[in-house]
Amino acid sequence: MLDQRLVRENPNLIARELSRRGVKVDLTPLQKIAQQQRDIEEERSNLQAEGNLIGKTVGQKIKSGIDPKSDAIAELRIQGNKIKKKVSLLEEQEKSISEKLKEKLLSFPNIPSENCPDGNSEENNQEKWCWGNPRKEENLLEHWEIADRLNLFDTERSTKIAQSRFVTLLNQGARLERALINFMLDLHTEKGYKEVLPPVLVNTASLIGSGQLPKFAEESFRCSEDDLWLTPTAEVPLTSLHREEIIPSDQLPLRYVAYSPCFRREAGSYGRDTRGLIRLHQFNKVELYWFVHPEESKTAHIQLTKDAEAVLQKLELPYRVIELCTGDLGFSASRTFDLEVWLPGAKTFREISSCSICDDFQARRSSIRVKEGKTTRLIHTLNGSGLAVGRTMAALLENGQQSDGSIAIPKALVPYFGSSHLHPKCNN
RNA sequence: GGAGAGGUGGCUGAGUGGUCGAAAGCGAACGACUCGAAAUCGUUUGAUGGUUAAUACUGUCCGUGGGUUCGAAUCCCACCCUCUCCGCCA
Repeated sequence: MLDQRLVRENPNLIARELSRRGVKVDLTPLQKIAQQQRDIEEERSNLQAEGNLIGKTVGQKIKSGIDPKSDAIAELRIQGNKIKKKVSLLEEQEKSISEKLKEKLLSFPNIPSENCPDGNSEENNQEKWCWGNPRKEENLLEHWEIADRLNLFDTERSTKIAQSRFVTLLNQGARLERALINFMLDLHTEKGYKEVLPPVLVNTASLIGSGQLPKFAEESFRCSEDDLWLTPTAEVPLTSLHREEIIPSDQLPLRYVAYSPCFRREAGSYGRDTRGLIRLHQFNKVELYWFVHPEESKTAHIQLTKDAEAVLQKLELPYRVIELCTGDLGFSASRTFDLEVWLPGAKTFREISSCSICDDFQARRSSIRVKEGKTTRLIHTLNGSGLAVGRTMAALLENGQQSDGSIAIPKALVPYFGSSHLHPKCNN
């Protein structure tokens, strides 16, 4: 959420910055509303002060022995009633204006960082650096073809259980998924991340807090009878872990790692990535999340990205780092590095992690602050996948292909998986 | 699902109509004592909005939303949440 004060005092700055994202808004009407809200608030609070004084006076007089039924007190009561009527009228106006204002404020995306390159689409994203040597042989299979041969998962039967875009992992496939989750959690906790296993049903306030609502309601699954939603990413429960808290500064940074299944409706992606593990309504993800002091968030962002990269490096998966341009930024982010893993079968790089800094955007929505001397200050939040598990499996399968049809498991994963290869023969 | 209890500041917890943002304790900060620390003593210590150059002034907040009243943490109504016991259950 944007700062209400900034809307009042510097709406041009907001309009300019949002236009970098391709969001064209005229903020003058909103500024007017904000101004109006403040004017009414002032008038109302002055009246309330007057009313409070009358209340106190009556109390004092009665205490000092004046007859409650005397004319003097009756006069005060009449005055009090007059004020009350005025106040409730103003309150009504103020309420509807504040609601309008809040609704608008919640619908604006974050202001991009000054470091975020300008651009209006994917094409303006910048490649920052690469790691590893991508395999470029011609005859490599795509991951679902491999999975078919090795009997690692079943998508067709999953439609009996649920719908399309769900997967049921089988045999070594299920085992590999489990190994990956454990491997990732261990890797991050060894670096000092605190492990969290949050609820996957989250309430509306949590989704507003991290920025999924009110704008992206159609992306999440909802349990409408309970004010609960299936979490689209662990970023949501992790943000709410400290919602409406003031964190002592010596506790920062707080670094969390959480495994969670993630649920997305993938509205508007009909026909895209219909095969395999790339785009599902339910997938597993290990998420990294930082609460940091505002002064330290920029360096933290680099570190978070490195921590996500470490997973790919340990798994010996070639990847590149892409900095998103302003036009491609997510709603809450002010700057984002995407990690894209190389899929030699599909002959393409695929997003496997998105490492974002949100500045105080989520902190303001969620009211998460740090004590600084006598006052408080909004903290900064960062998040990144470390990593999306299903896509990691896809990458492992495609990158590990051997000429004999087996799949080599990276050394770091062997202790978790329990075997150095996936063999077509030992698949059941 | 049934029965009961309860939601007050960072925490524990008092407060059942009148200067109550709220006792007390704990915690925290500062000071004194000390070579230093502990203990002790003293002082300070909620959040958020507005006006202001600032001192300062002022609004709101006792789960949430309504209502009664000149005045509500306190009374009334609705809702939400938490806890305990019973039932069911991984």
